[in-house]
Amino acid sequence: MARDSGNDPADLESVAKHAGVSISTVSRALTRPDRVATATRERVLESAAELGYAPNQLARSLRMQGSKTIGLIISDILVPFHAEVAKGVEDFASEHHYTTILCNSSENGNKEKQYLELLKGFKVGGVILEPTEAGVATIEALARAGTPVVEVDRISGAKGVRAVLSDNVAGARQAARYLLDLGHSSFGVIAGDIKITSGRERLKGFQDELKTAKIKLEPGRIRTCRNLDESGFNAFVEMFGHPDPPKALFVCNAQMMGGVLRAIRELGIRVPKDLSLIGFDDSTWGSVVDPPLTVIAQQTYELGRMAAQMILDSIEGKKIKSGITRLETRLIERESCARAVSSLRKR
Amino acid sequence: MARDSGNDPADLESVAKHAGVSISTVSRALTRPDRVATATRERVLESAAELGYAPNQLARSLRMQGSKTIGLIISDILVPFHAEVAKGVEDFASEHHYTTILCNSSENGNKEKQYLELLKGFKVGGVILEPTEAGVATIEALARAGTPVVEVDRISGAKGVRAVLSDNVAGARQAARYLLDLGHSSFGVIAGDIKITSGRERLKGFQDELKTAKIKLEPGRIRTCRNLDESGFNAFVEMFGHPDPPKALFVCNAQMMGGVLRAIRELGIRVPKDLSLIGFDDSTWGSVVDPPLTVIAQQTYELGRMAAQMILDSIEGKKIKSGITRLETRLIERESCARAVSSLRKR
DNA sequence: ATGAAAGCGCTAACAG
DNA sequence: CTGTTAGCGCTTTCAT
Repeated sequence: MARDSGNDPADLESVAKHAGVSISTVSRALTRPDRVATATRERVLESAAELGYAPNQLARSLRMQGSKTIGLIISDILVPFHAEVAKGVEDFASEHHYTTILCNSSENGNKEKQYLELLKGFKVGGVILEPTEAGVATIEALARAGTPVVEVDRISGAKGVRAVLSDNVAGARQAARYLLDLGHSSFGVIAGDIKITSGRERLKGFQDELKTAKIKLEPGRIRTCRNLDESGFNAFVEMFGHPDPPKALFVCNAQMMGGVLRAIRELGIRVPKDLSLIGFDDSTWGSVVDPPLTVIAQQTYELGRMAAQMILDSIEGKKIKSGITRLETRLIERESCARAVSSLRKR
Repeated sequence: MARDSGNDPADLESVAKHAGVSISTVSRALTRPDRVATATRERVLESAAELGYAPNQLARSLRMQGSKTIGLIISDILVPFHAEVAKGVEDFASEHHYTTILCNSSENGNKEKQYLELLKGFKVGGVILEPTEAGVATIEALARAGTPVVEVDRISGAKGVRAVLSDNVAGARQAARYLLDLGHSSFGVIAGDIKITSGRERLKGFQDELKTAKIKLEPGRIRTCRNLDESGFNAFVEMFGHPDPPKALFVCNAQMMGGVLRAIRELGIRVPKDLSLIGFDDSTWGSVVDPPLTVIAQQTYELGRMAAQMILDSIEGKKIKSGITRLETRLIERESCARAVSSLRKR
């Protein structure tokens, strides 16, 4: 049957010849089935199948001035949070017959710019990205040139660009409130990268809620660092190297939490007895470690899907709400936090 | 496919006008700087920059009959192993100025076929994929049509397609040998999906090595299931619901290990006292859980890079070795396995 | 060293 | 309902 056995991929012309019709009839039969006689259509479709015809997307897109393609720039695909965002985007897009070009910026502004340029050249219908601050100008330029842009997880500050984010401030307040309600009064935060909005917002939210209880974090109780396992480890070791370490610790993302957990083991600290631990962002192993982690969970997958939805809506010219969309976080109570014991009676 | 609301992107013609030269001179100045007078070149480059010209990759690729693009079909981007493979591919490709189109097949043969079709239409220079069995015919067709194809992590059985995989058999043997050397004689395997070559190979390797010691696994001691956290959980609960459970357990991938760990906690089994546990595939949390996991680690990132390298080499017509490339695994000894206490030998 | 012109494969008028 | 034709933006002979 398939006698395209070797080489040149079938194009419209070869299908046309095979079916004994013109090139444009084939095109129509394929993309506008209703505008062609049933009999013809069937013959064409058959020929196409027989020759293993696959439309040349390049030519199609060139002609159509765009393609059903979106660009996605993820800051680090190795981090499960980001991978899940990516999957959300990809799933939604693919359900709507859009293809996603995935790029990994590695949190590097230059790579980000480069990819933005490239995606532009590919005439993608829109771009979703987890931006770095370095990209603002490029992002704005792209948006101004008419390409829909949506930021996920954080915002670059670029004007006229929509965004989908977790409600980091509220989430972090939730964490603080939970600890406060447990009677805690001695806090620490491993805050992560405050060059990224999510990092800043989580720190701020936590502090805000503590203020409510007239508690102010001393500088030594706040550690900012890169969003890495190792940074979490180091930050923890430093903070707990001091004579009077906190009794309740908020760790602002799952990557750092990994390092914190290792440090905790190495230092022989007992959770939640010696230390109550709460994280931001759940992870598959959050319920596997001992004790299972209490965390502020994000709607990670949904973040991706929603970003994709916003992009597709605006590509297809639908009414779209502008500005920033915040997705709620949720407290998952497991076993890493305990009620504070009064220091008077204990010890 | 929405039309620009902003100003039309600069094309060759507008740059040409601006620089007062012909379209083809601009093209040359941009892609073949040496074939144009220095003065002209400079003028052109200047104009291009001024107009914010970005080459239309679609047109370029159409004309060139191909683009510096490769397709990558990952079976499940949410699984860190696969994400890391993807990163390996993307990194290598991007270092060599290739763009990667990432697709997520969700282990679904139909989606896989669909993506293969699409990538073909994009005239990608090559395709890297983690295949399902369902795809064999499509994969072969693609390869036969002249597109370089490389399979990663597993093989579909398609003829004439190269592959990069871990040496699963040797790795699983390593696991068994390690346990054997620890004096164990009562084994269990949670094998995962044996429709996937990696699953089959790991099971086989483990059994092979046991045979060396004249040990044969009873059916109740082998559990095949899907590669999911939950499947691991269920498999474990079943296996350990029986009166005489194994003393040493091999879990064939990290996803299932998560579930196994949860089950272990729920059942109150002590590792490694009651049970020695060894996994296949390391993960970031392997050293975070209690006790830290002894595992057979794969060269995950390298798997991706190597696949990318093979694809680029064959795209660029370099000499390439055909067939299957196996990457060695490595035993990472942590604390989840103990010497068997039972009867005979103590060393 | 530069320009004119011919397509790459496709879609969309515009005819018939 | 179907065929003819004109490009989409680019690279590349082939002239000049």
